Amino acid sequence: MTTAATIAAEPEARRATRPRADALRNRERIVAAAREMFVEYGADAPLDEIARRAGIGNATLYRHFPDRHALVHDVVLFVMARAAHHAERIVVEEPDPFTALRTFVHTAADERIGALCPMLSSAFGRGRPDLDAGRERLEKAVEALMERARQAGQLREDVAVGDLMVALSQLTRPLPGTGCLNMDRFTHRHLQLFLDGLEAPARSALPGSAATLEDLRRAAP
Amino acid sequence: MTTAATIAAEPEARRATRPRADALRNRERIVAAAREMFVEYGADAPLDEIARRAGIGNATLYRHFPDRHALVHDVVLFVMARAAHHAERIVVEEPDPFTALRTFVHTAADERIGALCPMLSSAFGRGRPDLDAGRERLEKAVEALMERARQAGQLREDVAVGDLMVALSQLTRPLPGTGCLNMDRFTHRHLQLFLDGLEAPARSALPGSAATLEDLRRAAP
Amino acid sequence: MTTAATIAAEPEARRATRPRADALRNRERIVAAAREMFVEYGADAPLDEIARRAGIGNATLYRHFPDRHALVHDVVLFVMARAAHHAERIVVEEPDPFTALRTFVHTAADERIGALCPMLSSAFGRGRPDLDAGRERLEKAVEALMERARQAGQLREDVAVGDLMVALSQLTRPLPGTGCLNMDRFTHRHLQLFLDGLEAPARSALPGSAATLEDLRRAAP
Amino acid sequence: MTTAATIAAEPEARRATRPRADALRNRERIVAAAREMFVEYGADAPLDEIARRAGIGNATLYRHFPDRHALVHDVVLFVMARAAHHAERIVVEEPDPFTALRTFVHTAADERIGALCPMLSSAFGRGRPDLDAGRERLEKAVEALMERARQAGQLREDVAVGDLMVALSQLTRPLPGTGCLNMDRFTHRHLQLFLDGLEAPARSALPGSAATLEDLRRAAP
DNA sequence: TATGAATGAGGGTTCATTCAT
DNA sequence: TATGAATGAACCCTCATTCAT
Repeated sequence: MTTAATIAAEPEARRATRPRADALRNRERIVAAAREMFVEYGADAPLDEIARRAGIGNATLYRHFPDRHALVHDVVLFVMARAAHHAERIVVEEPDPFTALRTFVHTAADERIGALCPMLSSAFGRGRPDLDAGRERLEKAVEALMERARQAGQLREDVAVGDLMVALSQLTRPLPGTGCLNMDRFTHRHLQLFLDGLEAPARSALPGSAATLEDLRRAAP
Repeated sequence: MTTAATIAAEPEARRATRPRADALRNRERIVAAAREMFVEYGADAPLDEIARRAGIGNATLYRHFPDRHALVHDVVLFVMARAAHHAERIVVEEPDPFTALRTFVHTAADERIGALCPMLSSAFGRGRPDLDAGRERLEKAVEALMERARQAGQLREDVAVGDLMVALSQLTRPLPGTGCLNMDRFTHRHLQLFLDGLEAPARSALPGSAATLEDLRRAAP
Repeated sequence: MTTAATIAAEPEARRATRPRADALRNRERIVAAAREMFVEYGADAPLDEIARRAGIGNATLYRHFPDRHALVHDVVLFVMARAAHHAERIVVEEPDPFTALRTFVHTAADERIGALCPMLSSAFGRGRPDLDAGRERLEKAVEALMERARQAGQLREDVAVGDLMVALSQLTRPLPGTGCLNMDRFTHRHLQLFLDGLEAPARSALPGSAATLEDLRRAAP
Repeated sequence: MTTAATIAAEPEARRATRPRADALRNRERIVAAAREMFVEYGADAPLDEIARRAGIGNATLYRHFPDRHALVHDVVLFVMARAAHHAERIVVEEPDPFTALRTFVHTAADERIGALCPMLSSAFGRGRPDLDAGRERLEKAVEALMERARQAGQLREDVAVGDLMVALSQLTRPLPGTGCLNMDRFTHRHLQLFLDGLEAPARSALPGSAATLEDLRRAAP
């Protein structure tokens, strides 16, 4: 039921000719290497190094992704699809609503969802249909998780998807300058604390108003 | 009582000759400009641009700070000193322990303490005495705030300074790629949620163990 | 009488096996596309783009022409053959000798003979028999035009084929940086002025000495 | 009377602070090297090589000229100024009007005025005041030469500055791909022939209409 | 054979840092 | 001392050419 096909986001519009097998493999390797590098060094990671890590020549990377933006685009798509997949799976598998939410958050952290951060930044993918679709899918899946918990009286009423996703992204964001991967044991503590803050009943009034992902995107300059 | 002198961290080891007044003013301008730039553009902000903002020539920057690291160093010192100052002030001024903690967190966010984040990363300031001193002062001040709340039964028992400071840094960290300053209204929501999670009684068990700032530094590779 | 076969220069040494019809068509398409691109963008036009214009894959281009030089070679052959063909035709069709010369010059300009210019440069086609043959045919045809005008007392005595061909190439050469095709209305004015200068009687003494095409080639380093 | 100051075009708007002597020398060296390279290899000459020839580092070139366009700009200004200077000098020194025109043309050729060609290409320096000024000065000087010859009945009536300048540029333009400097002996022949064509009385009717430099610029796409 | 894909070398540009005034 | 200028290393990207299907 949850096959790889369910996870994979269709990266581009349907192609005229089926791409060659090795080219596809390369493309996947590039995205994987890029995700690693983005997680470790941020979205400014040298493309040449990404290519090296993917085990290909630098120009091959440019054949697949005409510029850095296109690569970031695909990485974001990929990570969003993974996260959405997990959310959709967990909502079905985990009977307790708030536990489901907790499980999703920690799972997303392990998936390095912090690499999504560039997505939130200015003018990213304005109106790109695949990005919009991916965002919508993810939002819907997380909203389902949250709504269930809300209905069960386990989640405070004054929070929305945007609140969760941004905090999740920020708290799992890697420290710059080096592959600071061993922060994980701290990260999960912070997430747990944040989740405790999300639980009903609310312990304080929140400033501002609940945010959707779209709100966030619009907030960017 | 809380004069500027109280805030300022002594930037370097004591000098043989007292520096000229304009040199001091330049140094301060550079640090201020650097803090702004780091907040807006990240720790990779071009040094030439920092110099331009400070209204001085680029080489003058190098006279004051032999390399980028030294500049980051002083910015961190400065921000830590500001944050410590606020913590010390608030612990005195605000009678309610948990309210004091909340006030500190939001104040630190407004002070752009997120700019500290890059500095937490790899091997930063190993064994530099002034950094150690600044860290210690900040830790002590925040610990005072937390201990008071803990004593009052308002703060859960299983968290330490490191947990607060890292989450605070991450949640207030600017988004990459642009000076995304208009995230503030969201940021304060996330901080509030996190603080709710810190409140006693604990709503869940935390993984790992409570962390001091020193622990964090050691975690970096 | 003047069929396509008369125009076409035999592109390579005779092949062992007659090439397939589609291969021949591809070859022709490539040369045509290359000529267009050279005229529009200069001799540095990207080969991939030439292939795209020819409607074939890039590797196919390399199957026909092992490197850029080989392609330039054939384009030069082609253009020379066209020009020679026109000269041969005009010398027969136009009764007035100097009018014939004028007609040839303007016709060659419309044929974009200026694209030949890059090919006159350094060490081009040293001793390639087909190039030598093409050059000889062109030279003979133009010389025929000139000699007739000379005999009629319409062309000054102190000019030779090289003088005409180089000036013709230079004056019709496209401006760099863009396919500046709308210079044509100026180009024909300049050619006309140059032709007026060629008319007998000579209005001035020329420096240097009359040049053949071969002289020009030898002049190249 | 004709000091160096008369020749030099003021390259930029007046600077706030007087530039350092060595920087000025470097700037001049760069322009000189660029002119040479443009003449030899065309306007696509590698900037790194230009820097090498000027005896400076590549980044220094970028300090003086933010991009290739800016460098071409200054080279064109320089060459235009030199040519204008010569025209202004010759019109005074040479009593015979048409001889003056001939002298100017050959002198300009020796000055490598063919490097001006990029100036004519698309969208070059639209509305830059210094370029416009340079162009105007040159045009006025050449027009003076031509008008004098026209008044004396030595120059045909149906030609204008643009006709002369473009033909002059094209005929003296270096062959691409190599420093084909030894074409000179041919170049002067072609110029001489072209000048003969300019002499009154006109030997033929010209197509199109007389062109100013401004017409040419507008003709570019 | 024809092709899409891969590649390495090279050019343009930026930036941290050093030099010379 | 403060500064503008210089520098080389590193990055992004393109393109001629080769490889593998």
